[in-house]
Amino acid sequence: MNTSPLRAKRIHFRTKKYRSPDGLPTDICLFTLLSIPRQTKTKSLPLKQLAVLLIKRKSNTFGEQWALPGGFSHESETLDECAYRELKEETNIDRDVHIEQLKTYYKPGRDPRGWIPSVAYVSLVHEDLLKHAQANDDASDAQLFPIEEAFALNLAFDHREILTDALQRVREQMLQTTIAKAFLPDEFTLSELLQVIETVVPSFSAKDRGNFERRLLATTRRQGLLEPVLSADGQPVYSTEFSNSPAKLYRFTGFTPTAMIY
Amino acid sequence: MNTSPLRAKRIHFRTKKYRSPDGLPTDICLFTLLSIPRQTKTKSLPLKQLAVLLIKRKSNTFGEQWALPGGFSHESETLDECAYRELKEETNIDRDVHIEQLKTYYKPGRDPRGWIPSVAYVSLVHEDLLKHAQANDDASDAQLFPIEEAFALNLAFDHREILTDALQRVREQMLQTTIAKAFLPDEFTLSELLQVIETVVPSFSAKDRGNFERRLLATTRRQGLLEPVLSADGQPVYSTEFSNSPAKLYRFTGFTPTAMIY
DNA sequence: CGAATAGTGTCTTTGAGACAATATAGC
DNA sequence: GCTATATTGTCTCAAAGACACTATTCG
Repeated sequence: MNTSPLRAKRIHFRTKKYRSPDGLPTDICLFTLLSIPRQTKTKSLPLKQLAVLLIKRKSNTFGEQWALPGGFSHESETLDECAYRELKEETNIDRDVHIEQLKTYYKPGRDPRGWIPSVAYVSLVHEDLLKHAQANDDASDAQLFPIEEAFALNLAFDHREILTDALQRVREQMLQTTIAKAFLPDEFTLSELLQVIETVVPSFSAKDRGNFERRLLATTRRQGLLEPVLSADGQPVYSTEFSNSPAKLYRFTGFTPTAMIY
Repeated sequence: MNTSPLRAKRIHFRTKKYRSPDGLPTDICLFTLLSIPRQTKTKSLPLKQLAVLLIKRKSNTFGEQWALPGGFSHESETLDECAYRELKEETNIDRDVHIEQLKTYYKPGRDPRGWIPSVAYVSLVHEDLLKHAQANDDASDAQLFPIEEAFALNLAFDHREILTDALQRVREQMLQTTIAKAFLPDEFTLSELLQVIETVVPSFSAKDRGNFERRLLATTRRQGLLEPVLSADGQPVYSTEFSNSPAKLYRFTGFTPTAMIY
């Protein structure tokens, strides 16, 4: 290898020969699943819709734009802390929700205000937590958009690219990890789980509820992914929240089978 | 949601009330697979070893330290361009090698020089490209370490954490994507592919070469992951590089089956 | 023929998927 | 009895994995 360019650059840095970034914001792609009640003759699962949180910006050059919520990080906080802080400021959520660093974006000119990269985060939040927050402030300029609608908007900066990447990441993770739990209560029925997966990843289709059930519960590869919720006397617990026919409740155990292509 | 904190912060930013980061470096975890020839009575596959590139730093406070290669990004370049530039400066590689953003690191005090986050990259490079580069400069302070040895060193900053995350990412990706190709020639035998996977992910074990072969070639789920290399007359091409028994050559097609846990 | 790898055959068990059937409980 | 969901049964075919066997070619 060649002689150390790192050391050379350190000297430059010390003499302040080079500019420094003008700030390091974090931007958050906050996804939630909105429930859309159906009018049916008996109890049924509400439809679900994947939505993302955007805030309105008034730009003097670009007219009305929508942007991912975000804000500048401080020297005294970690990037994760900044993301949590922003989440709290925008949504009033102060819980341990799913939040995950996605990627850092910079290209010359991405922000007209200067040399401003952005550390993008993905957060998955159950709609109940957001409804509570929304009640606090109706005059807010933050709004949830179904993802197709979000992509039809005039988004600020490179936020369309970030949103595209975030959506792709969420879809991958939805199939390869147990992040579905972010959109589910602690105890849920198999229909709820299946619906979450199908809503987030439209290309996923179990087609057959019965086969989905067997795959998840009866195959050794996935043993321990889910466990039935048991009552004090060891009997399975049922829910009739979404159907007259009582449905067994399950929870994630913490074990995740490894997904692989080979 | 509450009233727009982003707008409030923008004003702060414009009045330069807050500090800005002192620089935005990229650091690269460059992995390669080293070949270790075995002395056998007939041709055989060399052993492989996963190694990472580190450079020597002389710190007045910490003594001799090893660090991930890296350097400060410029306003005029993207982060990816910076990573490629650093890669070229350290290894003289100017090819389209596998390079991928991992994560951005910052916590107060991570770099004693100031408010300096780091955008970490992972790069996977075939050893042949590095050998060529190393020949250019023997007095370099850059060196490849087998990963166990790297973890035994006194690494600068939070580079141990970065390396840990990078390794985990590479292992995940090795099983869920076709990045194995970064460590393989364009045309390879099934034994080579299997060896790459087993070396990078020790927990992966096909146990049975025969079954590995059938899985990859005969299952519909993976149809099209690999294709045999064919000569002009449509006959499969064989290699005797690593065995007297000619082995069929394969290449990746570009298709990747989706890995999922459900 | 021995060494080291390549590739096939066979058999068993498990899993995937299609499809059907029955069950539940409120209205 | 109708509705929407829950759950089990059956059958077929695909895939996984264990294990053994043959093939290749150089030295």
